[in-house]
Amino acid sequence: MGIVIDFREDQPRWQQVAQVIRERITAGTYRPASRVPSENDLMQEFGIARMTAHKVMRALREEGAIYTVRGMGSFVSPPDTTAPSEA
Amino acid sequence: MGIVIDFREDQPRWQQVAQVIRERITAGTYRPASRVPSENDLMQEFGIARMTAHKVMRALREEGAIYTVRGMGSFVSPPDTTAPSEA
DNA sequence: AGATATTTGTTCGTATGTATC
DNA sequence: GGATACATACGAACAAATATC
Repeated sequence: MGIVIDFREDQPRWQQVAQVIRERITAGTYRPASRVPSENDLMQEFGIARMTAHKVMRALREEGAIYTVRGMGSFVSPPDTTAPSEA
Repeated sequence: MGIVIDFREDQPRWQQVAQVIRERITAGTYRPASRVPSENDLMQEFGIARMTAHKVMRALREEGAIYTVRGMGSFVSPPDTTAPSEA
């Protein structure tokens, strides 16, 4: 149960976990509109406290990677439609 | 968002913030049994760290100005009923 | 309708480490 | 060495929204 991450000491845990989630979104492991792990999930998988997990999600939310609905969970944000990528 | 206090250097920040809160209680800005700003509020309003905000509240609590309930917040203490003010 | 479980939001309590004065 | 101040991190408790039974 849970990766046993040996956290580096030169960077906060919440940043390291956020980076892992970020990469999973980029890699497509977590797809748009699908749910990402709950704070409880992160606690178990990474062996961190809930407030630390909360901080991870807040960071990802503030950078627009996910959106959150209380009582439901967090979800991968849809692709950016404001950018002129598809003409 | 937040007063921009230019903290004096001759006195600890936590004491200066405590004094501000103290004065607001005296002035009636914060009334008995009503909630005073959370530690998070103080962080934002005064631009201080949470541990510093915590120190502020602890000082006010120890002098009886407020009481605290974990998970709820801190509240202005009721008027002192032990003193023989109203006969 | 009611109870329960899950999930996020928010609050305080505490400890540790680092840096500065 | 002690006091101040910051960030990090864990724990605990209360609250609200959602979903399910």
